[in-house]
Amino acid sequence: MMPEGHTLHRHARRQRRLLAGERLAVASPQGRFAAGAARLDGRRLLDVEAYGKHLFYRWEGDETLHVHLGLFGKFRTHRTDPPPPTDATRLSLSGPEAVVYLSGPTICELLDPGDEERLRARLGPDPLANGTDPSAFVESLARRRIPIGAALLDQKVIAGIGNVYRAELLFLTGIDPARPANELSSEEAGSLWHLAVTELRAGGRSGRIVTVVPDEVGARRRSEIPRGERLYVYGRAGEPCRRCGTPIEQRTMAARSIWSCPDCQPS
DNA sequence: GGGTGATGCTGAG
DNA sequence: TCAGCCTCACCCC
Repeated sequence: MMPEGHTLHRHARRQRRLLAGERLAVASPQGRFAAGAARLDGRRLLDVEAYGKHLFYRWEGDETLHVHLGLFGKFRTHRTDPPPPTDATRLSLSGPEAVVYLSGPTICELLDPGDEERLRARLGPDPLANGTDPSAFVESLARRRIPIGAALLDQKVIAGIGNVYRAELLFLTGIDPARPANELSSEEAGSLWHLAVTELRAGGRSGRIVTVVPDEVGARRRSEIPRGERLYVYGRAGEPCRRCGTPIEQRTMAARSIWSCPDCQPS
């Protein structure tokens, strides 16, 4: 349950591996995507791509299915013995190797020509996309006076960052969330981008968000860090900073809570 | 069993 | 800025 960009890229890889190339039975047990499912039923799925928090399914016959999980959306993948879908299953994709159920998405729709282009125009660079360089992100920050904590949630500035990563990336770079985006140095902006690439990749590999450096909690690997010790600041209001012991602060920024260490992220 | 909040986003005001 | 939407896991009784 962590739909930031790394999760979507992970889903895309997994579903591409399990379903692409196959003719799939497509249904909408819940009924809210019935017409779209009927249109796709029996077609061959060609590819699954992720960009930011969006998924695009390419089908033979030039159809594109667009899925956005929003806050609540969830995929369940069954390699064997799939349970029956529930009345919350918006979409089911059934192939010879696996069955994928989707529940609770904000978006599950077929795209018309031009829709995808318009959608992509609203998205900034994705740190998980191949060959993306930091310049678009750095220049975008330089044009904005909004706090960096707000800018990181703006999908037009950087696509795929969510509320956990925005707080953690700012801690890791030692940047106060309230600082105006255009007042960051280009070094700071660059290191935010590079950390986003590194951290989202790591999250995509493991399937969970672990930003804490293992040494600092007496572990040898990130995968050994117990639940509850994997993040520096997210959700830790009032608890001591893992680096300096100062109580973590919570405030609201871009209508969401953000946490930071006033000592490690000085204004 | 009910209440709540959550890793998101949009559109109305 | 804020309500609304989608679903589920978790907490407390």
